[in-house]
Amino acid sequence: MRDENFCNSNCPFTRAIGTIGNKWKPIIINVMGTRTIRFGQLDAIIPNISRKVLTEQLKELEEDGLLERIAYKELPPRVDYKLSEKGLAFLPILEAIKKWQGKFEKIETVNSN
Amino acid sequence: MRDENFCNSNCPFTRAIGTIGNKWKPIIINVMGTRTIRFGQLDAIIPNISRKVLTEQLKELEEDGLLERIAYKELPPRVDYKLSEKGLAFLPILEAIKKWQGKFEKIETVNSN
DNA sequence: TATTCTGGTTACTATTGGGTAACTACTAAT
DNA sequence: ATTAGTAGTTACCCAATAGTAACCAGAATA
Repeated sequence: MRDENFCNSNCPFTRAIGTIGNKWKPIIINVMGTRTIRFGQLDAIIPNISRKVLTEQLKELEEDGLLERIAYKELPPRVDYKLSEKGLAFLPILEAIKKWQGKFEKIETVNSN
Repeated sequence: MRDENFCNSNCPFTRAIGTIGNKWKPIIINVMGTRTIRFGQLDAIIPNISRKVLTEQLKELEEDGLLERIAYKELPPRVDYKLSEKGLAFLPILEAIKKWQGKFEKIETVNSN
């Protein structure tokens, strides 16, 4: 969940960390990328996330304007998610994190599975 | 604390999030910046962090190679912290987050305190 | 002699995060 | 009549996180 103190901070950077500074949100944003994706797909692709937590995180990301939720009035239900302009603008930051990680984590990767 | 599953993931991005994807670490790295800073200063500057948690986070950041801890054999004790090359390389990412936040959070800031 | 200074550590406790399993709605297919 | 399928929600529970307060060393200062 979001940290209320962080989100209400007078410091913009702290507020930003309150918004995206947890373990699941960067993962979710990264998996979504530029595509439109359904709830069930996210649940299947992201390892070890429960539907409960996925629901919570998606709801917060929507509230914070990072993604859009499009629910079709069908049965069985269908819900699409896609990143908003703000969410898309966050993707380059995730790419920078990947580069950073790659640069300083040269060793290993040999016996990883 | 670090998430073991994330840190042992086969996905480098997930490992990166396991390393820096929590609320305190980006804050600490940002406060440190390019300077050398003492434990007590960090404790005083970072709002609402307890010494216990600060100690834990600093220890993990050191283990993950993001910062260096320099303890002087003095009394009363003196310990300096400063970012390593890896930690310094993370600063531009934090700057990008600030820009991103600034771009999409234009409104308000009027009655905030 | 008592206090201050620094960078912690420890024990205890409260709060939160997150996992599991069961359940829902409604239609279509078997 | 039953089952499958989707996107959740709900209740329950356990483990992890973080906060608080007390304590430590050992020299310097009052």
